[in-house]
Amino acid sequence: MNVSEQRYEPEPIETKWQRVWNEERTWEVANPGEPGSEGSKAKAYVLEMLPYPSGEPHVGHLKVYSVGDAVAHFRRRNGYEVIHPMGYDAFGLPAENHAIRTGEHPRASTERSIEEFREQFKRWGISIDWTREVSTHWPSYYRWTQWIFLRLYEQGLAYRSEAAVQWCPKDATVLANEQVVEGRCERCGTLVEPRRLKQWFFKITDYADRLLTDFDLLESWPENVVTMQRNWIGRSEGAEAIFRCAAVELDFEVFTTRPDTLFGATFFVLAPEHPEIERLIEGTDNVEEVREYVAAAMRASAEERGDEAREKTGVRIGRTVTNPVNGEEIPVYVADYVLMEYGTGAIMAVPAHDERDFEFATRFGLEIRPVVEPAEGAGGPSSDAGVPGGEAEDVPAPIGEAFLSHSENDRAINSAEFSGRPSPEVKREIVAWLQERDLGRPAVNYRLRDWLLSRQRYWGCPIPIIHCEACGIVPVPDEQLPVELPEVEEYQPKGKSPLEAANDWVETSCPSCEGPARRETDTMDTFVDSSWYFLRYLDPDNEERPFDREIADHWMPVDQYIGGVEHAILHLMYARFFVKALADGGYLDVQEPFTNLFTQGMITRDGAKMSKSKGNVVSPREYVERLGADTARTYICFMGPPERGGDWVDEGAEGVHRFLSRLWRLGVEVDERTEPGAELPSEPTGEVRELLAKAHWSIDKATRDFERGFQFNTVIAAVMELVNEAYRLKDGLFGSSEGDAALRFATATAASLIFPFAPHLGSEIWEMIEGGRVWEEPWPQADPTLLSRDTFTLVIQVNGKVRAKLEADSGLEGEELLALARAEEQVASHLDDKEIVKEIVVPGRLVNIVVR
RNA sequence: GCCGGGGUGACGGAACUGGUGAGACGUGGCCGACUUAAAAUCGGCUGCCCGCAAGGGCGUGGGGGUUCGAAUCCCUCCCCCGGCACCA
Repeated sequence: MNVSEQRYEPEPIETKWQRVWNEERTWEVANPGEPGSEGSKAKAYVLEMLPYPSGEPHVGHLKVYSVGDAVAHFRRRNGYEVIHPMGYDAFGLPAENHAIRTGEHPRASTERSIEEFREQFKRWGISIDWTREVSTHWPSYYRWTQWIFLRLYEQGLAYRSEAAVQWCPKDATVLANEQVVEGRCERCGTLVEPRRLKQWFFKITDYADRLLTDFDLLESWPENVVTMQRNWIGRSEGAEAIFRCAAVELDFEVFTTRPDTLFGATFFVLAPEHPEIERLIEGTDNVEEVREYVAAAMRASAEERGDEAREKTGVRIGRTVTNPVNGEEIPVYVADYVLMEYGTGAIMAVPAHDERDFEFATRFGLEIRPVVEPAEGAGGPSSDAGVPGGEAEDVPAPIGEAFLSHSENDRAINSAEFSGRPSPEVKREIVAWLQERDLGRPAVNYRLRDWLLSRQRYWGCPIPIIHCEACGIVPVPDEQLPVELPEVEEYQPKGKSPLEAANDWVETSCPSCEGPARRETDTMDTFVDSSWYFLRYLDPDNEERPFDREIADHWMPVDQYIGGVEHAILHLMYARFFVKALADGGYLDVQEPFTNLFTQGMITRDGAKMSKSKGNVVSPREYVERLGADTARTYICFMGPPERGGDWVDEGAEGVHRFLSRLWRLGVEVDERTEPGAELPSEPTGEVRELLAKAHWSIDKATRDFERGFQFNTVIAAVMELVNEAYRLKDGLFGSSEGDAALRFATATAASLIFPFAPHLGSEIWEMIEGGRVWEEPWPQADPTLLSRDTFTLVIQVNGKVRAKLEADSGLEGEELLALARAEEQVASHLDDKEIVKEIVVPGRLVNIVVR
């Protein structure tokens, strides 16, 4: 038969191997102690972020799981026992909003999607241990979410409190700070409103320092993710100082990172939300003006208030407070540039050394008193640009960049006994001075606030708490878990949780006093569900505990975590917090869940984010049906470095399909025209050696690029080169036993190397040529004798310009290479009657002769 | 404004710790073979400019520097993407 007419048809090949993996349970791994556990192997936990099941999987899913699967396969074949599970983040708003629109129960639509996702993942041939599958909406899962909530409650890490919270009027629920982006609901884009409500919080702020210092325990996290979390936690060191208002006998604490500027505090500002304003204004002359200002500030949206470009506003309260360092009475203002959420909601204003205070002081004609002298010349040429001479027109001298910025070399001025001393010392000394007099102390402040976890929504994990008139807050006893989500008719949120309507469920008795009581009707933020799922995978059927400690200690931490950057702060920080809290409770050994993190970039189409309205959505299902899963997966990995994202181009996908077809036809032809068992020569020569050298070069290149990280595009390119080389040489090699053996080796090697990306085709060709299962084979090793060449291309430069090239023996060095170089005609002609200044020889590479 | 990432052919992207004449691999384009024809397949060419050619000149965002030698190191400027942003 004419082999060139063999067509690569992925469908039957892919179906065949998927059946094998399914029937033989190839990717299942046993826990330690169970039969089948391979205790002798090192473990590797490879995990991709679990999907939110909605509709069907999109290209983003295809990408994460293709990338993760390549990692999993590579690790397995390098001797690791790899655990690679899958699950679903099933609770959440989209399903509930769908229910509001259609009346269909969120469980029904969600479970339909889950089936679709599962079927697609299997169709893609992802190597998942399906026995470990979980979904966060299963009572058998959320029972343990509730259990963990109760343990955190016992540890003092979950509490209920009234707080100013961010309320999304459209979704009719409160949001975590992390879910508010530029003053808008992250999900629907509606402007959020402030509200005071009683809500449940996790005390993540207790872990602020550990969340920062434990970055040291991580091996490889993208720098930008670490930076984003650092900024989010926002640790600042400084001091608290007490400013007393004698008239109303109130002490106001302020936080500052610049205690060295205390002598420059010329006024004092409170945030409009500050709880003591009413007490302060009582009996003063402009009560009404202050009240009006406060009311206006409350009405203003976060967006309006956050606008930095806006002019500073504020009003004076007819009171003064005492500056603790010099006893000076300074006026008090209310201004909305001071935020209640950060620090104490009150600041000492040092206009000479703070831009915002400077702006405010300029506007209101307040004193600007420099107390720090910039280091001379320290700031470089820019620092004195137009400042000290007083030539600046309407800016009150001597303020400028030099005063606002500050450096280690600054000195205090106008600061009583501290004057003349270097700023860093003054900082410490003033704080010590305050502390001795009980007027202040060193302090650390964080931008991070506690995690608000209550949601006034239906489709989530119920908070396992009972409110008793007599006993107050009573945790649901463990043996009554799970608190199952009741059925309701109406999902529409009305500012209260839809669960309120489930009377039979809400009304209960107190576990403590047995009196009448009501259940908590809020549900948990879905980020709670996903903060521990990677632990449940390890022991998914445990009915005693969320997971067995020994099992968790065996598999944890996750060696490679893969997902989108959009979770850089939220999910990744919450999961870190949960793991630390669980470790503190004695349930777990590790301090960090994810040792290595990889964040993949987004795939676009025609340069734009895919969306239904643009009509540029790539459907993985369609491509997999048309070109096969192997092509879709390999193309995704070939597009470019996966962290960068890329543009989906149909021709590109077809190019990869063409390559896989070439490999397939090579396999068929080699299988038909050669006999198994042909021996490779021990000292290959000629074209046999060329092909073998290329094969070993590909092994070496692919292995190094795999180990370097996620350079999958160049791994695949190396296999393409090998296949191209086989095509170039095959007609000369068929027929001789050495040639046959070389072709068989090259083809099997290509199959073996492409397997992590195209597992079906890789398996099929390997079986054809070598027999057996490629995934049971160790990752191939390059033969160093075939990597080294006995000659190399010597490049000869004169004055850095290449003048000649020649093949030279690899052993040659120094003088020998120079002699060769000088003998070249092209070189000699450039050396004529010139003086040789210098000769550089890089053995194995080049010779450069410098002449004058 | 601050913090990260990036700027290389028509396009996606290669290039080990500065060392081949940068551009692997793929896409696209051009040419050829096979074919009645097309598709598929196989082979060749493809950074830009001048030249019939041999050959020469220019090229990794712009400018400057270090070096025998720079896409790679340093300074400076410009542009793009992502994050944070009145955080005291």
